[in-house]
Amino acid sequence: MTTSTPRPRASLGDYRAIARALRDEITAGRYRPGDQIPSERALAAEHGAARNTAREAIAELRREGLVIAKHGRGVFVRDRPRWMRFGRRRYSAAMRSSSELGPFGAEAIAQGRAPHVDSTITRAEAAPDVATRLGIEPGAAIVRRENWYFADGEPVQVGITFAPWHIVEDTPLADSADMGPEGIYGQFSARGHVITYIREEISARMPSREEAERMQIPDGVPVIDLWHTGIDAARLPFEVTHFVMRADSTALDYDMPVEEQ
Amino acid sequence: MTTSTPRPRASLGDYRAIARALRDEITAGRYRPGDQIPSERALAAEHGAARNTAREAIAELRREGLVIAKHGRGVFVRDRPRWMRFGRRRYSAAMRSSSELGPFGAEAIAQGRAPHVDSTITRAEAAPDVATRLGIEPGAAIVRRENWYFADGEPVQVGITFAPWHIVEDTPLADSADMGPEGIYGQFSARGHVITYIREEISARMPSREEAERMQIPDGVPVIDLWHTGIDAARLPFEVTHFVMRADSTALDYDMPVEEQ
DNA sequence: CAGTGGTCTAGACCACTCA
DNA sequence: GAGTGGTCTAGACCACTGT
Repeated sequence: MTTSTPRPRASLGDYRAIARALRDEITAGRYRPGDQIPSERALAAEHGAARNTAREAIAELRREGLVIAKHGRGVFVRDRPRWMRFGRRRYSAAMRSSSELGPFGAEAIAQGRAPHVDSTITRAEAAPDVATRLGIEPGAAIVRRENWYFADGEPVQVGITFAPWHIVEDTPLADSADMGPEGIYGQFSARGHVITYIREEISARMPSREEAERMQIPDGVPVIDLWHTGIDAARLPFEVTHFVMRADSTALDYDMPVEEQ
Repeated sequence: MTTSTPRPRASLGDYRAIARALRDEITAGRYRPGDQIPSERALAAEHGAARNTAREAIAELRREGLVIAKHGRGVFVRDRPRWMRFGRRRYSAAMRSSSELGPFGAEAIAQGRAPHVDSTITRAEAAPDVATRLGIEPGAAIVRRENWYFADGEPVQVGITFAPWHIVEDTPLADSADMGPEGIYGQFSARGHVITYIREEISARMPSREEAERMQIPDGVPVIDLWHTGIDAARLPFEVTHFVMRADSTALDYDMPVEEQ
């Protein structure tokens, strides 16, 4: 386990050179989306380097989101899925009445993907994050509706909706996944809260390990972290939803007037 | 250079266990933002593992954005900076007239950070991305204004603004960094284009290596990729800006009515 | 089964920081 | 100069995938 010969510096052989060579071949189209790139052992031999050095080059491309490794199979150029776009129109009355699918389902269908939603509904107490946005006291009773959104069986976003209990009491909002033909905003509307304004607070970050596992997010893919607040005609917030979305399959698209109102 | 003894599997010694132990200590507050965590060599000794194994554990925390390595100094729990928030108000007339700093400068000052902008202005031809959004032919003459925005000397975002040459011709927009007291939208306004609506297309991704180097973005930090289109009262786009922002120091905050107009 | 990526060892030298 | 992270070697065994 001792070493003696001063290992010859590989000609250009550091991992950055290997990574750059691969990156160039990918961006030049020499390897196309879905293609397999050479194995770690092949790259090492080709560049006269140790396998770990080739591996480090691949790790860099993974961090950049360019390739994806599949255990026992190989490393492949990432095949970017088509994007699902969401914006303010998903909250419009026209959207509500024109589709029984809800905005997620409609967008998925438009992209040729099969939508599916899993819901878990519980009663809870408002955390500070939620209470501040709803304008209620921390600890106040709320409903918590956790929805997982799938496209072609793959989870692409999760949204957790919170609303004051006194609004949802004795309505399907409190305990049912079935929101009827007008969707969740139809239910709020029936309780006197017509969604009129929205506030969207957007940031991006890397997923936690738990999020990466539950949403099957590969290396090098961040998430969009979005707090959405639904506001009624009286300018009062009545509903808050915290979305976490895979950034490689989701984009947001808003248009709006610049001035107030 | 050969090995013989079947290396004893470290008790729990795989890198995930080391990473989890560190992650737990960080989230529990045992290590606080800015604190240094044990060195790779110390972690390896503590867990009876090779240094590379401890190093892999640290690599995982770096990918998650939890820690940041400083060459020759150590590995530190990341200290999240205060966030700069941008929304539709940065385009309002009130914002234009109330500040000589522009929206970036105003937000930076509000966050207690010193703003600074570097500009490079050239004449160019419209790429397809730009031409589509401006509603002009690809290859048409445009001005290209590249702005780097710094807070406390750190680059936090870059925005490249494109506008048709026939609009900017013979105005400071075509060749000057100085936009006067009303800023860039004051200049467009003087040419008959009052910013009335905006369209914001938002996604997130990992930075390219070049972006990471130029913006000094550490591991585990994504960027927000934002295409902004300025639209005048006649509903015609007159300006497009492509922003790339460090996601760990920037958030977007929009409020808007749900229905058209 | 052969081939792939995943993990690990026990060293080495280099580049950087700081006292 | 001592200590740190950055890079690298030349092996090893494991887990997984395909034929």
